[in-house]
Amino acid sequence: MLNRVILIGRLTRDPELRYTPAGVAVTQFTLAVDRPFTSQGGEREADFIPVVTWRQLAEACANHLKKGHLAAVEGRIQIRNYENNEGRRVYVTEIIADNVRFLTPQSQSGGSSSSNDSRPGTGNPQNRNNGNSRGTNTAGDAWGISDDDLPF
Amino acid sequence: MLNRVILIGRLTRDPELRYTPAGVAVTQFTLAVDRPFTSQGGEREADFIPVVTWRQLAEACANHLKKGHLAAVEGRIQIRNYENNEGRRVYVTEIIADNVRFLTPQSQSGGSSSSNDSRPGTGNPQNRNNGNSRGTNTAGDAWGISDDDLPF
Amino acid sequence: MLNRVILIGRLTRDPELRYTPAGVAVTQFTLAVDRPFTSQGGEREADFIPVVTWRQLAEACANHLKKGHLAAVEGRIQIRNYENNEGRRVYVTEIIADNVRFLTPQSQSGGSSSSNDSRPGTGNPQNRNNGNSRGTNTAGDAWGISDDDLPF
Amino acid sequence: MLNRVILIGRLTRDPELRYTPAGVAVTQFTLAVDRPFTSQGGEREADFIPVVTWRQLAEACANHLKKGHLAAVEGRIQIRNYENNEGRRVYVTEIIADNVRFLTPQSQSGGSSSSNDSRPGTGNPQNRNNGNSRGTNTAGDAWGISDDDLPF
DNA sequence: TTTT
DNA sequence: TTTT
Repeated sequence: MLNRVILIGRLTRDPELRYTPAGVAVTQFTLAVDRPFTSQGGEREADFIPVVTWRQLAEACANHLKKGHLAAVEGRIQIRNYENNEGRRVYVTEIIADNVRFLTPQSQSGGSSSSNDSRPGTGNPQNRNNGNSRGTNTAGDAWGISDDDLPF
Repeated sequence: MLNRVILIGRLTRDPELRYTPAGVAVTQFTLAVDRPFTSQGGEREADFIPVVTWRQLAEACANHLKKGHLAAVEGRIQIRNYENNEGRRVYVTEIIADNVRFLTPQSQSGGSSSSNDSRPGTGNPQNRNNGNSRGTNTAGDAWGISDDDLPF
Repeated sequence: MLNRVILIGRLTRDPELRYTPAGVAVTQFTLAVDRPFTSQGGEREADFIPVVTWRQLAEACANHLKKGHLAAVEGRIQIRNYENNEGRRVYVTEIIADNVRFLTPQSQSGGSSSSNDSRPGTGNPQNRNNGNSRGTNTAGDAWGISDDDLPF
Repeated sequence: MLNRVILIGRLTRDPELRYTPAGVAVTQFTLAVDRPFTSQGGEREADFIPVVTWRQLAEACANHLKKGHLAAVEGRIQIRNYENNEGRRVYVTEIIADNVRFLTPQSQSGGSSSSNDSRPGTGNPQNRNNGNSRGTNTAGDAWGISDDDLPF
């Protein structure tokens, strides 16, 4: 009924922009978020949290974020499942972001972006990439993401 | 650097209270959180999000929450990993709660609980269960949770 | 750059639905939110936080919420100012909600509502109330709210 | 029952560190938080939100934050009231922060701070300033803040 | 009264 | 598998 997440952390790699078969932009990146308290046993001290963004926000993230950048992400937790190439059901917990703030100062950019997309089918043509220009080999299904996973 | 989650949903089962080998109370439950928008393709319409609570909060949750109850949970996302019985590294994404509100009216209870524990070792004796009275067979390692996972 | 509030509390009175001169629905209510810790000096133990909702969400709140009901509110803090009848500038801090969950079980209702409005001018005709049917005397300016305060 | 705020914005001035009569550190600053959408009527485009921090967190903020710095603040909304010098009851809405992240890179500093204080009276001697060394003229009552307002 |  |  209510599902809200806010994270601040650093990108572990450059974000990856892909397109679903229907030509919708998706980007994925991972945020390293330091834990509040240092573990006594020398355990890991950050969580590596996968983030997914769609449409304009996906394109803004792909354009402005780089490995090591600091970002604030607002969204919701989603658990997606798909069948991997060994026929095994895999569960993936991700943050579906609807707002990303770019906290590392940039040379040529405005600094932040937020998603206010209508629901799919409502139009919003500047989000609808033709996709064909990219070929199906770059389609989002490499991560098991498909058009069925479109949120909002 | 910042990691905050707020959820409202319903318990899919009664919570399970266990004790680590050192006798610290942990309870786990899963919240079914309805997605904001209904999927077009007939996909799942809720996320089932695992929640972990520790110490007094664990005991309060075990005492007051039941399957089907509505609860609000505040905490942070944590990704824990352990080796399963097939020698495979398993990653588990959970919410480590520090505040739980009981939203289903109760007969005999106050209604909510929040954690203000000191860090481990600071004392706080009313949290330290002897544990021996329960035996190691009920210890939290059934979920792969150990004393190393103690937060705060 | 980021401004997010989540509250759970009880309505201190029935919500008040009004319409701006342009016929846009607004409702206001106040949430009593218990403080986490009880004050030693016998001070107040709840905060009374004003909430504003617009359009469909305003109408859903007016229809489903009553004095004493429990509700979860998600939104942002906004500080509005207007000149009062003594010519004095008054500052009002309110939560502009975009998501309200009705946590008191209802007889005839779905239970919750969330706002996904487009920005003003984008269309969304079912939100645009004619307003003329209500007359200007019920217009929102009784609280100093005007069409200039329309968010989203 | 639940009251959570997360803000990212810039300090409008250097933070002000004071001490209550009992010698507890308090600092206040104001965050300018840009609104998500630009107003059509040329209205204000940021909210100026007052933030209060206590004890170690107050001292960390005073040491590390400056006018113009970017900061993330986590806390709760509180409405305080006091009688001003004209005998009028004044209501002040503030964020009582329990976690502040310093997002402007610093020369000599760690970068962020979070409060895990015990409740008043529990001890925590490094927070208890003698106060007498400062004199009552710098005490927090300049803002109408007193020891009665101590949170946590 | 305000920040970039 | 990971960021500063």
